[in-house]
Amino acid sequence: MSKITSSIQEPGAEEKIKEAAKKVFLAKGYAATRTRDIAEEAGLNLALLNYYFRSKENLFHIVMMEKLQLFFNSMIAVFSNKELSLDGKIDTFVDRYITVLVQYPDLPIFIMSELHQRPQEFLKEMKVREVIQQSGLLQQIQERLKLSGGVMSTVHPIHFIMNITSLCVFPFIAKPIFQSLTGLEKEGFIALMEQRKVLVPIWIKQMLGG
Amino acid sequence: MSKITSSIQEPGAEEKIKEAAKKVFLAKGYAATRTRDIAEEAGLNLALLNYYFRSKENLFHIVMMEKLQLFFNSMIAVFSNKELSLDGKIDTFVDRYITVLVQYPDLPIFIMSELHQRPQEFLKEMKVREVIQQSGLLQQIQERLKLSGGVMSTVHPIHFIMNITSLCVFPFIAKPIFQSLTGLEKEGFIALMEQRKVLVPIWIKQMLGG
DNA sequence: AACAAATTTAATCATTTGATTAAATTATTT
DNA sequence: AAATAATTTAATCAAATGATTAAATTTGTT
Repeated sequence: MSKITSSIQEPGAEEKIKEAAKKVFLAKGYAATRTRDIAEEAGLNLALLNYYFRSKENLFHIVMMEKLQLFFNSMIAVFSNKELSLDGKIDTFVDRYITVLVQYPDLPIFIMSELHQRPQEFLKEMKVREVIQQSGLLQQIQERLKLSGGVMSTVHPIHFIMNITSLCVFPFIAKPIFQSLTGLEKEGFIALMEQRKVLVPIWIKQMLGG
Repeated sequence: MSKITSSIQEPGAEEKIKEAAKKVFLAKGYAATRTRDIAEEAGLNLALLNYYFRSKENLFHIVMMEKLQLFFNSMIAVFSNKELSLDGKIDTFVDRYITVLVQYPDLPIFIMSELHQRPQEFLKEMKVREVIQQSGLLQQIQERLKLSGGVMSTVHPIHFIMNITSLCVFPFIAKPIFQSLTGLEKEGFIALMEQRKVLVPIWIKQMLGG
């Protein structure tokens, strides 16, 4: 008897545990997660977690690095794309990023919460600084600000990175509050986020042009 | 011998424990906090925590409610002030709120993280919905949007509540990332936030007027 | 001062939790 | 098929953790 029942191969124990760990860590965070929760979610014996991953800490490190990639990759891919103008970067970033966040709504609070504990452990491996410096985005913003003149021309470009990420990410972090505020269910909330795909680029360009 | 050494009265054990609990819960979150950490921080015997507060859970509930008040009160006070125009609310809110957040930079990630677990437990007691409905803020936004005409006139006012809170709060939530990104220490980061006290109102008014 | 009430302490309990072990089972190689 | 290696399981360990207890100490009252 082969293990293949249909055309889809069932993942092995190691993969099952990692997927279960992603699910539980993302939902509850490191401190509130019990290794038994992960084993149960995977439908496997608890000892297999240590057999394949040595420790809860080590398994978390692997999961965290993957989630950090997911959180930063689509961001950096757009910001570093030398083909794109500033407006092109804004449009593409907002659309792609909100798409990712709609798919993984728990990702931002997980990342921010775990980075708030142990900030240096993970961020130094990510070299976010170097990537953004080399992307040319900061120069593009500064150039645009100079052109528009006015009050904003002397403002640090980092403010606009803060603005574009804030307007995309924060609604997902404060989702419980905004849902309580509006009375919207999951679908209604997603509808609002879909609207923001077109609204946020408009607002950001207004900020840059003032 | 009186307990009074100088003109300042030392707080009693109950108060010491609550203050220690605020400090530790805020820094580490509920799940990562050990009751022994709180007792040690207070410089008191562990049993006193249960003597005065019955349980970790109960102590947390008290701390969380106080921190929710701190997080929402200055917000609601401004938004509900019938004396203020829309522009007045924007200016006052941003200035006051960033002042609070500079003073308590860990407050937002704590609130968001704990609300993400148990969303209903705390939010239903806060009746955020009713307060915002009665504040008149949503009507003021809608009125302004109509006046300016254009694309934004049909957009839901909640988007602008999201925007103003996002631009103020998110930088504190993503502080480790922005510090890694800029290489700024605590003081440099605060300087950026001080700049945002004047910048955010400008940007928000641009959004409303487009 | 004598007594009662409130507070504080050290010791201890019962569970929970991350991890390990030795035996059992399954898969792979010879 | 036999032997070897890899995987899985149930049982167990040691440490951590929230909570309790009984005794000791301090404070307040008569």
